[in-house]
Formats: sequence, structure tokens, C-alpha cells
Amino acid sequence: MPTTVKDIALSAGVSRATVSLVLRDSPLVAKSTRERVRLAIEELGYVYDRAAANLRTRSTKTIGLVVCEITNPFYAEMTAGIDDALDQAGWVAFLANTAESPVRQDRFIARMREQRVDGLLLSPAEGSDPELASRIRSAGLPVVEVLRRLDGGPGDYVGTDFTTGMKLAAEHLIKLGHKQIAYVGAKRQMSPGRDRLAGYVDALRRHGLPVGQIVHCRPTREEGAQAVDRLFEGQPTDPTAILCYNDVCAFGVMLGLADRGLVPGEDVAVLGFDNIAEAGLYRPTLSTIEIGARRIGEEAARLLLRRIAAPKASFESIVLPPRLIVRTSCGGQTTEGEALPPQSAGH
Amino acid sequence: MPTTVKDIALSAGVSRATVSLVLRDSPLVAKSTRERVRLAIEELGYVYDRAAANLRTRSTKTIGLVVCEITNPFYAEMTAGIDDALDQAGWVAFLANTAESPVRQDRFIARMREQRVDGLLLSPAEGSDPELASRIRSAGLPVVEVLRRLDGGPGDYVGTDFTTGMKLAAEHLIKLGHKQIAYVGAKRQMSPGRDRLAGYVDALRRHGLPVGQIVHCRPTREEGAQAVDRLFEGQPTDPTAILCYNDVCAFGVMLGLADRGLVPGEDVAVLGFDNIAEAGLYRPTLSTIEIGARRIGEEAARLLLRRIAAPKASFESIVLPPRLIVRTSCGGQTTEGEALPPQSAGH
DNA sequence: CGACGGGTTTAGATCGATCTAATGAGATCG
DNA sequence: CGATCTCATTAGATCGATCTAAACCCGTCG
Repeated sequence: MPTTVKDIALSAGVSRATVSLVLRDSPLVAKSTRERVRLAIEELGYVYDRAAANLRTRSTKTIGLVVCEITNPFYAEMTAGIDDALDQAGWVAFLANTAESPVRQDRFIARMREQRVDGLLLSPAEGSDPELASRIRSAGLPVVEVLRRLDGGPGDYVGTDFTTGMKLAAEHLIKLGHKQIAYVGAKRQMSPGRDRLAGYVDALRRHGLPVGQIVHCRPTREEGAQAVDRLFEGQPTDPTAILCYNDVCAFGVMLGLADRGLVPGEDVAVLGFDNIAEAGLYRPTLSTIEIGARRIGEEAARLLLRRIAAPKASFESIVLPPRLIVRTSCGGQTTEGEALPPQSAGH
Repeated sequence: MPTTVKDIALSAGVSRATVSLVLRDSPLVAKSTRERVRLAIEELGYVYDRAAANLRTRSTKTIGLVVCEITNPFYAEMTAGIDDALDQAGWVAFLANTAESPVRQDRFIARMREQRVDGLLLSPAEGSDPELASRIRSAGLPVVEVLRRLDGGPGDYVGTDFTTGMKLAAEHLIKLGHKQIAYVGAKRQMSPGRDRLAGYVDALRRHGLPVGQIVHCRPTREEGAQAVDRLFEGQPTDPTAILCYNDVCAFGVMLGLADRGLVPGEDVAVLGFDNIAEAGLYRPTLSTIEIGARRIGEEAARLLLRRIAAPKASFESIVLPPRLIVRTSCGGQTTEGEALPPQSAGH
């Protein structure tokens, strides 16, 4: 029923092969025939069948995007960056939202391999098999790990330097005179958690301060708020500043503080991580570490396309530098005349 | 290089046809051969090539998801719902983020047709050709419009009743005694804007109140804040309550009010729309209209799969009921002991 | 004993493109 | 004029699955 190269060939009075050459802008075709074929294509409303073509060429111009939580504004922004970069190159992505479930993740990856994606962008779910990425790679499918890095051997990676980011954060608080600095956030399970904790501990040590209380929680508002209770109950000294795993967590912490009658930015300093759009919106505005979600997404997509084009080139690790953004949640003066982000949100 | 049915057939000592039958769990195959084939599949690490199969069957088990702004938390949540429903059915989605650009949108849709998706979920970009959806449908590709409905003829649709939602909102304010109720938000360009405005106007009329000031702005924080200036400058009477197009817009309005020294929930009532996760987090907590983003996504995905299975069945319109959620941004008492949402946000 | 029948299996065509290797048509040249 | 060389075009095989229609096996029955 749908028109195919055969129909075009018939209508233009040429062979299928010639039509195929025209479709791919081959210089072999004479100008006059090219135009005749183009006309027929137009007239018959032909739609190129990439799936059929891929059967021969072994390339689908398609990648799989496996993300651990799309409803996290940080990952949504990253996804938009990926989508943008792929669009520019003429590629499309399958989306899979694992919601931190390794089982879902395995299922999704299997499905994408069936669809013969040319590569995978992977922000692995918590509890993923460390060998996951390298296993896929050795099966011949390029993988770029994004943000989270599995320790199952070398591979392409795009992310940020979480350790340095957290150091920047800690040092900002130290400069403001804080001596009791607590940490609230995820465990060492995934690489971003590990690296951040390392940065926190390292900065305190380096400045001769004792490592403060560390309260582990999943980075949600709810658990962030609960963490405050654990922080302020039955402890000899209360923290004067709280470093948070990410902004969402920091919002929870600020809520928890408010519920105890403590004013974030006055009674206790709070510092986030990620600089999601909401950070400048909340009151007090949240000081945080900017890591450039959109940019990370773009770089990751581009790296994957490079890897697909050159499968045997040596691995790349792109680590974008984090940046401290001072607002009002740590007291002191704001160093930045913060404009509201122009992010759209209509429907 | 990769193993195919041919290899399996060879290894199991049967024909390709038999292998194919086993792959599709056909009852025609004898138990003993089935097991022999399964074993060979396992041993050779075979990966089914859906693209090749689809060439014959004309079905890719793939849909296109065209969304107008993935970084809007509302759409991110909807996307998660879609992903979930598709996963349960064993389908995958291509993601396209149009960022409200009809040009990008056209490009994406063309690409998805090349990939031979079996259907399309479409939240059309602002400024889309009204005939877009019906044109795609008449080309034989099922489309379910989500949230936004183009007026280019009948078709499948999943969304909410924006008019009723906005009526609920207006009536809540009226019940609280407000007489000067302004409206801040998007124009009548897309159906959700049109319907909301209709609900607002209708509710006021019905209660014998004059229609208040209407300030149009794009639903961003920035423009929401600016709208407040237009609302309170050079007007004979100031509004005592503000109905907002959506929550993001309401956040902007509350910021704008704060900047004028007005306290939302005390001096001026503010009401949002969508009930995104941040609504319960902001202070004051935002009263709003819940429309169930995730649920809408799930229903839309399921409807599309039904439509693909039965292309000639008559169109369905699934309109989920909106629900008023009273928090503190309109003053008065909260009717709901609001727990923090358990949304995860780690990385 | 041959026809019949249900239960399995298979050869070969097919889907819509691409690729290879060969062919055809002119132009150029010794 | 025939050989050679471009430049343009094409027949037919091919990718990895499915589908059709036929064949096969084996027990049963008239």
C-alpha cells in the first residue's frame, strides 16, 4: 500500500537502484534524472523507510536514552540537551525511564538492542550491575555513561567533577566562618554520591575542621526534611551549616528547618547542588553548585555520535567544571544579581 | 556478524521457518524441537532483530512521543506515565522535545514516520497547523492528542476538563468572599488556554461578578512576576485574588507580589493549576487544581495502543476530572494535611 | 493396501531498501 | 574505424525476519 522505491522507479522511468542513489544524494546521478526522480517522489508522497534501509546498512540513526528518573528536573533538562544535539545531527532517541529499577533497566536495554539502536546513553539506575556498561560494550554496542559512572572498567563518560563541586561548596561555608558543617544526602552507592562525600570530607580535613554529622537519605524533599530531625536531635552540638546532596534535597532540608522554627540563611546555612530552575525561585533563594545539565546532555550525545562513527577510537571522559552560585540561603551577601530563569512551562 | 535465525536453524538442525515459529511462541512447534531451538538461541546469544521482522509484519511496536516542553515538570511527569504504560505493554517510544517550535515539530514527525512508528502521541507546539493531527491520521498513522487539542476535526484525545477546573478554582475564591478576581496566563491560542479562560469568565458571570483584569503572559516564572506589575499599576482597583494559568505562573506571581511587599495568602490570594510537585513545597503552599499528569500519560498511551490495534474503531475522548486542592496560598484553612510528595531526585 | 487426517516442518517468495559488478552510451584518441 | 575511457544506469543478490502453500510423517480407517 505505501509507496516504495519501486513505485518511484516505475513512475520516473528509471531503476530502483537509481532512485536509491537519488535518495542518498549520490553525485553519480545525472542532474536531469535526479530532478525527474525528485518530482516523482514529491508527487507520490513517498516516505523513506529507514528500517528497511538499515537492514542492509546496519545503521538505524537511532540511539537509546536510558535515564534513571525523568521527573527529576535535572534529568529533564539533561534530556532536553540530548534531544537538541541529536536533532541537529538528524538522529532520534528511544526514551526509557528506569525509575531507579535495575530490572526495568535490563528490560529496556534488551528492547533497545532488539530495535538495533546504534548506541546507548546510560545514566544507570541505583543498584545496577557494575559490569553492565562494559558488558554491553563488549557485545559491540557503544555506550556513553552520563553523570553516573559504573566501576566496571574503562569507557566513555560525560559528567561533572562532583568532588571539586562539593569542595567549592564546603569552602564557601568555611569562608563564611562555619565550623559545624553537616552533610545530608545519598550514600556512596553510585559514583556521584561517592565523589561528593569525598569532596566534603577532603575540604574539611584540608582546613583542619572536624568532619561533621553525615545523615544519609534518598534525595527527595520528604527525606531531606526528615534528615533535619536526625541532625538536630540528641546531638551534643547543632550544625550551623548543611551541605546537601542536591537542590531537591536542600529544599527538603529547608522545609525541615522551617518546621523546627529555624530560618534557613539566618539561623542555619544551606547549600544545594545542581542549580535546577527552582533554586533561584525558592525563598530564601538557594546557593548551590551549578553543573550545567543541558550542556552535559549535549556533550554526551555528541560523544556518543563520535563513538558510533569511530568505534575503535580510544575512550573519552568529558568532565565539565562545576561553579559556585551564591544566593541567599547561606546568609551573607549575594554575589549575583540573579534574574529569574526564562524556562517555559506552558501547556 | 551477529547471529540470525539462520545460525540458530543450522545449530538446532531445523529450518529458519521453524526458528521463527519458536520465536513467536507458535503452538505449531513440537515441544522437543522448541526446546532444542530455545537452547540454540541461548547458546548463541541471539538478539531478535525487530527491524527486520517489521519489514514483513509492518509493525514496529514503536510509537513517537512528541512533547512541547520536557523541562516543564508537568510534562516530565506525564512522560513518565507514558513510559510506564508502554513498558507494561512491551512497547518503546521515540522522544521528541519540540520546545514549542512547529518547525522542529514537523522535522521530528517526518523522522518518526521514516522510522515507521505505529502511532504518535502529540502535545502540539504553540502555533502548530490546526490540520496537523488530521493530516497525519489521513496518511494512515494513528495519533492521540494529549492535553492540547487542535481544532482540525475529530480525533482521539486525552486530557482534562480545563474549563471545569478553572471554574472550581474561581468558585473557591468566590466562596472565600473575593470580588476582584484577576486572571494571569496564556492567551486563547491553544485549547487549554481557551478552555481555562472560558471557565474563569463563566464562573464570574454565573455568580454575578464582573470579569476582572486579564493579563496575558507566557506561563513562566519571569513573566508571571512581570504580570503582577501590570496588574497593580494604574488601575482603579487592585485585585484581591489572582487565578493563574498554571503553577509555574503562580510561582512567578507570588514572587512578583513579594517584591511589591504583598504577602501571598494574606494580602492577595493566589491559585495555581496542575499541582506539580513543587506546589506543596513552596511557601506559602500553593492551592491549585490537580489534573493528574501521570494518569493522563498512562491513559493516552493505552488509548494509542488500542487505536493501533483497531484503527477503524470510532474516536475516543478521555477527559479526566480536575480536583481542587486547598493549601495556604488563598488564606483560610487548609483542608488537606498535605504530605510531601515522595518524588525521587537523585543522581 | 491406499486414502485420509492431524500434527509438524520446510522451501521459497517476500518486505523495502542498498550494494556489487556489470552494462550502455557517448566522447576522445591513435 | 575500433579501442579506450568516462559517466550514468541497472539487474540481481542481499540484509533478517515472516508468510504461504506445500510436503512430510505416522497412525487410523474403509
